[in-house]
This record gives sequence, structure tokens and C-alpha cells, in this order.
Amino acid sequence: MLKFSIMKRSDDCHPTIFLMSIIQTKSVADQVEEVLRERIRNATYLAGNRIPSESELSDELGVSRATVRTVLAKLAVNGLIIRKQGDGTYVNARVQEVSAHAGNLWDLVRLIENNGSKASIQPLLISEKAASEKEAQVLALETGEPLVQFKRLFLADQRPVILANNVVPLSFFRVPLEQIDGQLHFREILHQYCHQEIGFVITDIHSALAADEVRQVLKNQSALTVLELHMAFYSRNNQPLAVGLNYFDDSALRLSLVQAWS
Amino acid sequence: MLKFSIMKRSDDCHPTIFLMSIIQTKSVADQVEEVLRERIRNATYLAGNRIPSESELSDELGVSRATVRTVLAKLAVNGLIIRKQGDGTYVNARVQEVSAHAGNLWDLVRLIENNGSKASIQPLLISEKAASEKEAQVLALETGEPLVQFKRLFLADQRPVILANNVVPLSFFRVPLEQIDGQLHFREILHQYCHQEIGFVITDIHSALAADEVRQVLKNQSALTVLELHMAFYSRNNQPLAVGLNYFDDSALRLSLVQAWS
DNA sequence: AAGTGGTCTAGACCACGAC
DNA sequence: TCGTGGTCTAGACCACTTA
Repeated sequence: MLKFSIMKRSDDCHPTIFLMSIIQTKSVADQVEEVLRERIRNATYLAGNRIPSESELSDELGVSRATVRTVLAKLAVNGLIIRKQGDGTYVNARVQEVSAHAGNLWDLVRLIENNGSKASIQPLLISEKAASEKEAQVLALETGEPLVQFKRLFLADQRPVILANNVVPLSFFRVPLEQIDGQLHFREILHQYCHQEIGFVITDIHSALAADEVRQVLKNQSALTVLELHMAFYSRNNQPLAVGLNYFDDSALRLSLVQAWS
Repeated sequence: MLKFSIMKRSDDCHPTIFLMSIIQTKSVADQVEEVLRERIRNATYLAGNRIPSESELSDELGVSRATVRTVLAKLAVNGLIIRKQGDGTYVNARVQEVSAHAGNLWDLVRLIENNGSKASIQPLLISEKAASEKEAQVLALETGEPLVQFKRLFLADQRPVILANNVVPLSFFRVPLEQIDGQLHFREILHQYCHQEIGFVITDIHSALAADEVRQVLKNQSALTVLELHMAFYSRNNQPLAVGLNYFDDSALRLSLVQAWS
């Protein structure tokens, strides 16, 4: 019913909107979000200008005002729009160029793509190793228990920007290591080969001198320092899934966050 | 009406809840959030356990299920609870010790307090200076125009952890610089002395070698590197308000983010 | 089958800003 | 005063998990 309302008006929109509502069965709210993001991207709603009111949008798109509001709230948190009580909702141009919206800090591919670059993953090493003391502690294992180590290089437009090091307990794997596709998103690796879903991630950000090995791999001659992203992945059941240590070349890629007030 | 429902049951709750609902006129959702956060904090809801269902909570607290849901959604984004369709909502113990919940990265005081330390601010310098080229660019001014510079040291339990450097155009100030209280939150400084409200902040995170001056001030003998937080403050009208350059001693204070999936 | 969270609606009232 | 976003309600239906 809701989907239908959007489809009826699909001639007003970009054709892809129409396709998506057939191919995927996205929620109404997600469809509305797509429409609004697209209108901001293609300047149907001009930067700095006021967009239609909540009631107008809910009439036009054939959804309730509550649904429109959940979408607008999400866009406001991401800083894409600015809402003013008693006045209206405005497009925020300044924010569109920003890379990480905090929600996707751990999704390195999206982070690179949000920077405006083409992301690719180059697997360097997939092999067994024994758990270090620290790894064992986070993963709730004994030191020395077997892990699978993923050493991968993330490229932005062919330029190396992040050296990622992730380890997963060997016991999670349902397939031989040889069958693993090292170019998949880490989330996909855990899903396909371990049948595990990521529930949440805790990331610690540190500054450090770049080790020689890291500098060589990142081809970073100028900068002496790198950002270290220490990540711990957990399932929705609070079970530790993986530990990540990522070396981030902040001279090649911006790590920026938007924080909207209230 | 809603407030009244909570007040009626205030004998079940911590006394402060009752007071708050009188002193401040918080929204119903905020009051519900306070109650739930308190119950998680004081282990009324045990870590790892399931909390009452949405319907039970809405009955008990006398609010609609929708209101309960908006609160639970917020807590889930912060990682404090984990929601499972068809099952229930669970308390996530792992996340409670984490410092920055992305939303308050620019609020350095809250960041320190979330780390479990007592925060204090020590003003080092408040004075006029001319805008550098870069500062002028962000603030949409001409190079050399007068700024007010705030150099301040943030302490966690008396230990220096962040050296903050903020500049604001002099033209914003309605009072002589001598009257400024350098221990206020930066948000308060802009509010009280400039009548400006922060709409959003864009923060770039970089890694850098610590300059000698910075190391001396931070009393950081061991670590050679610091995190640099480059911040740009804007009003809700998209007007640039201030530029910040903060040196963050990541060996003394964790900068960690939680990201919950979906 | 029962109970949970996920989604959406229609309508109400309020607080605020601009005119 | 009017229109905007802010808040909240009551109730509906769906998808999912568990038993």
C-alpha cells in the first residue's frame, strides 16, 4: 500500500527509485530516505534552501507524517539537513563532503567511498596464527589458541590508505581457509564463512609512529605517524567475534565526523 | 498527564527522578530515558538480562508504546541495549565503560567524564590574535582579521589530557575579553558572550608528532605522538562560528566509539 | 501459538518563529 | 495569527523467535 503510493508517483522521481521499490522490499521509511537523499544530491532541494514541510512531504509521498519525521530525524543527525521549529527544514550543504558519519567508522569501504574515492581491497595474507595474550583476552580465549589472520590493504583510487589486520577464532570457520574470498567486506566474511553477524563494534582511536613495515606497505614517505583503529567486534549476543588493528594513513584520507546539536 | 503518570509511581524509583520531574519540565521521553538509564546503572536490569517488553514498560510508566520505542531506539544506538525481534531487549554490559558515544566527541568535558574521571578546565590564555590564512578560510573572513584565541588545558583527575586551542571572530563578542570566564564549556562561552548557538560541528581526526610545547603542557614524557582534533563549529544557519585545534593525549585518555549495527 | 520487537497510521496538542 | 516542527497517543498489522 505504502510502496504503491510511492510507485504511483515514481514518474516524478529518478528511475532508480522505481526499480528499487520493485527489486528490494525496502521499508517505506527507507524508500522515503532514498528519495530525499537523491533530491538533495541532485539539487532538487537546493543547498541552504528550505524543503517542503512535513505535512507536504507526507501528502506528496503518500505516507504518514510520523514516517516522514523518522526519516528527517535521521538525516538531521547525519547533518544533511537542519531543522528549525516554527520555521522549516533546510538543506545543509557544508556536510555533504564529509567522510565518516560515525555510524560507519568501522566500514572502511564505505568510509573511503564517502571520501569520494573508489575503494578496493587487496588481500595480503590469510593464514593461521596463535592468539597473543591481548587477543585472547578480548576474544575470551586462552593464549595460543588458533586464530585466522586477515592482513589486507585498502586502496582509495589505487592508493594504499589503510592496512587492516583482523583476527577471528579458527573455530568459527565452517570452510577451509583456501576457499575464502579475501576481497569481501569483513562483515561478509563473518557472515558467509562463520555464520556470525556483527552486533556492535567498539573502536579505540590512537595515534602512533608508523612502523617501517606499515610505512612501506602504505607507501607513505612523508608522514611519520598513523592513526591506529583498535576494533573489537561482537555479536548481538555479546560474544566476541574478532579483533582488528587498522593502520590509517590520515595524510591520504580524511577521517571526519559530523555531530549535529540536539 | 504523562509526567503525572511517572510521578504517581515515583515511589518505585530513585528519589531524584521524582525531583527532576518537578524541577525541570523535561519531555516525557527524556524522563523515561532517565529512568531506564538509572535502572541499568544500578542493576535493576542486570547486565545480559532481558528487560521488560515495550508493552510492559508503556503500561508501567503510563506512556505510549511509541514513546517507549523512541527511547529504546536511542539507547540501542548508543549500544546500551541490544534489541532482538521476536525475542526481547537485553542489557549490554560491555558498552558501559566506553567513553565517547560519537555524539559528544566535541564535548571534551563529557568525554573525560564518560571515561570515569573528574574533568576540569584550566585557562592558559585568552587574547586577541590575527586570523591565519587557514582560519580565515574556514571562518569566511579575510586573513589578518582579529580573532579571540582561547588556549585551555583540560584535566582528567588533575592530569592534563587535552590542550585545546579555539578561535572565535572578535566581532562576535558583546563583552570585553576581561569579563570572560575561561572555565566555561565552549558552548557556554559562545552562548553567553556571543549570543551564538552551535548547530553542528565537523571534526577531523589526525595523528601527529607532538610539538615540544604541547608535550610540555601535557606533561607527556612517554608518548611522542598526539591525536589532533580539528574542529569547525557552525551555527544552525550554517554560519562559521569558531575553529578548534585540540591536542589529545591518547595515552592518558581513551577515545573510543561504539557503533551498533542496524 | 503466543509474545516480542518492527513498521506505519491518523490525529491530537504544544512551542516556536515569522509575518 | 498562522504555519512550522516537536511531542505524544492509541491502535493496527507484520516479521520474527521461541516453545
